[in-house]
Amino acid sequence: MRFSKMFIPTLREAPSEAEAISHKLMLRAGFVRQLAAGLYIFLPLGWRVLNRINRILKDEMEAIGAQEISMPILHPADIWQKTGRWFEIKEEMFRLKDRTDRDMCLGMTHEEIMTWLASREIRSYRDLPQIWYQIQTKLRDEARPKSGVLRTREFIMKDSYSFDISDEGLDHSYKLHADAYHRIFTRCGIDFYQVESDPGMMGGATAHEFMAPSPAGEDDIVQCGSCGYTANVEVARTVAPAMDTNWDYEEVYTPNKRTVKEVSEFINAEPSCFIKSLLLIADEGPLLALIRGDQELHEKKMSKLIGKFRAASKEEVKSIIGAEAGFIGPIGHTIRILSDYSLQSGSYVAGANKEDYHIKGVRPGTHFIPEWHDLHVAANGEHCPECGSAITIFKAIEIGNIFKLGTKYSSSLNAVFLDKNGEERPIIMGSYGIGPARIAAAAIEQNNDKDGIIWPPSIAPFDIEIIPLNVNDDKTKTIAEALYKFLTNKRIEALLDDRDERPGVKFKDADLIGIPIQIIIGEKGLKDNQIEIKVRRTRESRKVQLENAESEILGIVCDKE
RNA sequence: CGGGGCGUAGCGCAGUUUGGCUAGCGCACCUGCCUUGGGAGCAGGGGGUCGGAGGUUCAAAUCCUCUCGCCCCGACCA
Repeated sequence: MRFSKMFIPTLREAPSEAEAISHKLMLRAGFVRQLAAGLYIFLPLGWRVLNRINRILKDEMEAIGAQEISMPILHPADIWQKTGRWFEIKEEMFRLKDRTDRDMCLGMTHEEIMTWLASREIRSYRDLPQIWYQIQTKLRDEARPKSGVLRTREFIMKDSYSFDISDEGLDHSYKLHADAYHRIFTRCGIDFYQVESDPGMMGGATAHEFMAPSPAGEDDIVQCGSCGYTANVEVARTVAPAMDTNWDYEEVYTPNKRTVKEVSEFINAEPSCFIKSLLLIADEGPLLALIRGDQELHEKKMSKLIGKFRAASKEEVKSIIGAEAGFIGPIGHTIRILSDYSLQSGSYVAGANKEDYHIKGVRPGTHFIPEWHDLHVAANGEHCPECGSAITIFKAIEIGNIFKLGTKYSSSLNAVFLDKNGEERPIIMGSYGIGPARIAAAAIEQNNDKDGIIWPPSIAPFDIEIIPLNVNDDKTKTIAEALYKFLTNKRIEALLDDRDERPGVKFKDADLIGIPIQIIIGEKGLKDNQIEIKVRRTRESRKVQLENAESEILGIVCDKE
């Protein structure tokens, strides 16, 4: 492509609304423009990147036997009603009616429709297994779109679905996808981890996410530096360091000191020496959740144990416990008590269930008997649940996920097959997603410098940028054109900056756009019959003789992946 | 949905507190000259009615009311 013929609206300054690095650079380099909150236009360069990513996705999906299909974005409501998600999902689903007043929705994902298809077409175990995929638009009315293309209301997703006759079959399909995803992200030049994740409303028991470390990410990932345990904090089962406090049991006067912070300062003890007692109201009634003073209650873990719950109001605390909020503790009442494992050792300060008093030296398991569970949010300084080594926590962008669905969708949509014995059984399913735009954003987040983007070669919009410094110089122009023609004939995608701009402008734009290799053709070098090959990432520049230029360039481009 | 911030030319901003002439600056854009190894220079020029509506006032970008939009933090994230 010729730069002069391509729409590449670069900006010297990023629009002020952009915060994330990838967002700023995508805007500045002319890859995207924003239409409205969470709605993005992909300009020629941006669309090229997405297509290159999609090429890799298709390549690797076909390699595991997945078949590409295309499904509608507009869905009839009744299918979503049958699986219940029409009712479970709230404002996040775009809903509308057609002209006959029939309820419809815009697809946020395609489990329902894929399963509907399977239910109509799959009859025998002989038809299985199947893997169907598409690269298709999804619409979600996000509560808060953010960070450019990282979280949008409309986005393209590679989604695939596996259909198997058994759990073993699902395990196999799952593994095929996990392996394919590793190859995909590696080929895309992304630094990533596969982590344990929460299946959430997708249903099923097992799920993993593929996470690209980046400060722009929305997820916190726990990682063990020793055994490799890696998990989203949503599910991470980290172990807090054991406490060795050994106080005698005594009541302490703590006038008007309610919060852990206030009491810990008042009696001069670390927050970790406290039992934080939270009165929760679940469907079954009130119960007490205990975590250590330095911990946060993990609401998702809690929900898994007791279902939906909420914090008790001040009035409820008083009427149920008989003491004001801030002075409640685990001792002396009969309501159900769930405690985090970390309270199994040591003695603690807890509320006395009496106005203005706390109790020091409380030993869980001795002074009261709780149910032991993992209830806290993983934090730095804790230990790996597998090997006990120290863990670290980092931010990451979710670039892909894989779920074992089991029969959640096939059961409700009656997607069944006849097994060898002629018995009807539900199809065992899995679903697997990748966000190409997130790959692009993660690539930028992980590969940039003060001047712009540094694309991994495999997903760069072009392989090479040819930069004739002065297009009014005949020799420069002739050589640039010849090289452009040569590369194009070799099916190497080259961008020729044929604009009549000064060198500085071209250099700045080239660095901003981030094409991995720059060929610089200037009058100075041509005097010695030389042109320059420059690597965007390292800025290393090498002068080569004109007669060797073609073979040198081929050499560099061909080992790009 | 809760909290905070911001809407003035394509982009970045000043002006708003304390109403007052034709609303300003840098970049970008157009024309000409000149220049060509890191966002050149000179000269000339085009473009906004200040997010929108209503109100106060002799007078509103500026004050008041309502409203729309965008960003950030949180909740949420199938």
